[in-house]
Amino acid sequence: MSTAQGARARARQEVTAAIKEAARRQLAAEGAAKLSLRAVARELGMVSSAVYRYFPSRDDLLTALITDAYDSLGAAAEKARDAAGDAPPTDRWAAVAEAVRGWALAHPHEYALIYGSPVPGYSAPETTVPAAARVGLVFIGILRDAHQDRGLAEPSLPAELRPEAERMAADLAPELPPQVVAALIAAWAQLFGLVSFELFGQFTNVVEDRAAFFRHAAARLAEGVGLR
Amino acid sequence: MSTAQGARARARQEVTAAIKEAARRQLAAEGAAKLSLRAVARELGMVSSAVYRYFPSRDDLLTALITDAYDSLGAAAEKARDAAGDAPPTDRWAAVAEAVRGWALAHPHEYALIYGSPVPGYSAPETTVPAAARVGLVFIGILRDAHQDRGLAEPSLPAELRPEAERMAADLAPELPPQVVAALIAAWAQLFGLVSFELFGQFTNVVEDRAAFFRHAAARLAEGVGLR
DNA sequence: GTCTATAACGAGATAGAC
DNA sequence: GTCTATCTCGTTATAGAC
Repeated sequence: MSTAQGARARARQEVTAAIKEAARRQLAAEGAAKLSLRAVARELGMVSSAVYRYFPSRDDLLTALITDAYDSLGAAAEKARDAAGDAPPTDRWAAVAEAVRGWALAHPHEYALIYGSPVPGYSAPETTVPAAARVGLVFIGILRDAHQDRGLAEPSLPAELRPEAERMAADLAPELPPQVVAALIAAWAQLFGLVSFELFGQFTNVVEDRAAFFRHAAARLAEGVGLR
Repeated sequence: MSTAQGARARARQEVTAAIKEAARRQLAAEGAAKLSLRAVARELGMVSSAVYRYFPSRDDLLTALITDAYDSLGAAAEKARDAAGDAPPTDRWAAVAEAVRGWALAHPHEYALIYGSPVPGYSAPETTVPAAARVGLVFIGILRDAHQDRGLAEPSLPAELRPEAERMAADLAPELPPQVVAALIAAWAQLFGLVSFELFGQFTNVVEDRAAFFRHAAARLAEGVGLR
């Protein structure tokens, strides 16, 4: 009985994976806006109603793809952090930043799905938050270590932003100085700005050696959050 | 005769504008991927083939929307620069940055069109380059003035990036030191990273006072390019 | 010459009956 | 789960009004 259930569960997982894989192919070919359960079903030789046994709606399939993308990026960042071992924090920062860029270049359509234009008519549920937070937590961890071990330079912060920074720090990283947390959020957005510009074509005819350019910009961002 | 031509030309311009307006509405409602000439024609009470007198293809209509969006943003940036008069360069930088953010918040779908995910199956022609360059040129102008008047701090630059920076400077702003140009390109991408994160929802539950947060981050970016 | 309208093609999506 | 009738789309050919 448990064997039967195990087989059933395994089969279900395999079909679920196949559906998501086909959906990702569609994402690449047509974009998230045109993702359709019917097309996915057709590609798998299933009938559209059968797909609804696995994903109750198109939006649920989209949500699964988004969560998977965030998790995949988060895993890549964590792997880079772990591979950097106990290297100096600036090196670990650089390694994770490179991993983010590398993942984005390897998965451009999934990157566009999570960091590009919102999908019209779709709003991501709160369910996606933990997966989305993973990359950010990796950066926070590096700063936390640096803060304990070697100390961090504390970035400047105007009085106007003090309450906001304290709120953010309380929410995200109570162990870090509020100035550092505020600077980190900004650096986080800016880092992804670099990746998005490269991926979305804004660097065409502007930046040629993009790897070197990104490496340097990411290193300067590390300085900006107080790493040294 | 010239009156008749003028009337015809005016009529043509009006229809062209109406088509683009309807297309922008569709952009907001359905996204660029689903922009359809037929739906635009229907909304205007035209027949689809008539639209082809104004735009030879769907992609040409998209290109026109993209160019218009870049021009609209560029005009907003230029207006902010002009309104800032001869204020100190850091203030002018801040004014233009605010204008970029303000334009993006006021035109989220057009922002997504030009700085968000690429439209599947569409590749922007070279024609869009001049319009796309306008915002960047405003920032370059501010730095040029600052360089002449007060001098700029020269950002650091690793030897590895020296050739790239010199190439970029030669292409974009020969009158500026290569280090400044390289830093400016990075700041440009990072500034739009901040705007994109806010607009695309990454700051949800993270940053509350987004105006103040942006203001401070933009000011720090100005420091990063050497303004003081 | 400039425009609009009709009709059609091939391809694909969709809704509903069965 | 299958089939069909009816939509959508981009695009073109053609004909006629101004």
